[in-house]
Amino acid sequence: MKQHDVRSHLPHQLIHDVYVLLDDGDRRALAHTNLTPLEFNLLLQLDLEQGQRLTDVGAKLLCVKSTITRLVDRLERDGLVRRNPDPDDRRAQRLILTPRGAAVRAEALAMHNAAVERRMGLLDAEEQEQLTRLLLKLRDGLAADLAAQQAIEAET
Amino acid sequence: MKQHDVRSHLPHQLIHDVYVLLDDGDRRALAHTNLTPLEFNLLLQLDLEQGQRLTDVGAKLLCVKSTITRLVDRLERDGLVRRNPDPDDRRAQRLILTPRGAAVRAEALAMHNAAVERRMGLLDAEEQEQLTRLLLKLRDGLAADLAAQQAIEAET
DNA sequence: GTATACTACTTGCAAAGAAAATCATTGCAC
DNA sequence: GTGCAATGATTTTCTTTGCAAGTAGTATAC
Repeated sequence: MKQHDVRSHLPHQLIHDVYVLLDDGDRRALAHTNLTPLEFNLLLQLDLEQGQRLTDVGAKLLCVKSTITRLVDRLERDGLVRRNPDPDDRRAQRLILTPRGAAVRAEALAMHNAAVERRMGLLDAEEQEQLTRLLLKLRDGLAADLAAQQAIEAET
Repeated sequence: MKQHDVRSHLPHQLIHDVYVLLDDGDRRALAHTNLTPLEFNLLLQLDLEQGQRLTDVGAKLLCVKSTITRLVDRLERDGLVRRNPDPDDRRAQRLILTPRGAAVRAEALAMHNAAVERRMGLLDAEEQEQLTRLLLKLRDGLAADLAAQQAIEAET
């Protein structure tokens, strides 16, 4: 850091660095199951019985619909999920796990949990709590900021 | 969250969410200058006089060399940077800013700084300090964990 | 000084994701 | 009911990125 060193940049930069490290670790933890973090997160949303619509999943995973379509294409090709027609809306598809998908999900979840525990264990319980509190505040504030920015853009 | 709810998951998840929000904000802040966050970060590394080699920049930006090659292709096409031959090593290229690149960088930096200040200002000075301390500890621990994982992989 | 290993960068290829256009269906106004 | 806007999903196209292979130059071993 040099002439562009503003105090707030340090936490900003650190969040980036920590995110990169965590994401890399997630990939490693999931490598055995051939899932990317995004695929894993999608599986976590699902359920063996009544499924969710693609749009809902997209909203939770913060990505656009076309991304979800492709993602589900892959997972369906690999036999982990299935698209079921929605009985109430013929446009919609309900996503459910196959038994194979549930097994893969369970295995991935176990490895992921172990990895998360190990790495977040670098902070003791109190520190984790502090961190959680600070990040919650930041996240909610940022979400509000984003909404405000979008409102400004919508005007113009 | 349901059956996969492990306590450490909350800060882990929050870091992800905050990262996404910050990254989105960075893109917005830089949108006027037509730079992506990665391009902006590359410009920040550079200097009007003696340049750095692509490999060095890649190490700082945590991406592979081919990514840097193409990134620089774009920036050079747009006239923001120039590849200068390295006098000491004919394989290497030294990257320098053009005057135009320096101007764009200054403008982007101003907007970025303002956006970072505004958004990190959601936390007061003490909170920012706490957050910094926790993230530093986490980052260093994660980096060590990563190195350990890589050592294990190298063995097999 | 020649062979070998290493380094700096580039290129070809494939995967991931986003944006915009499209299609089918639904729901609302009247 | 008919027309029209909104919604759910997909397809097409484009950009960005990583990986692996390739080229050119450097350094080391002998």
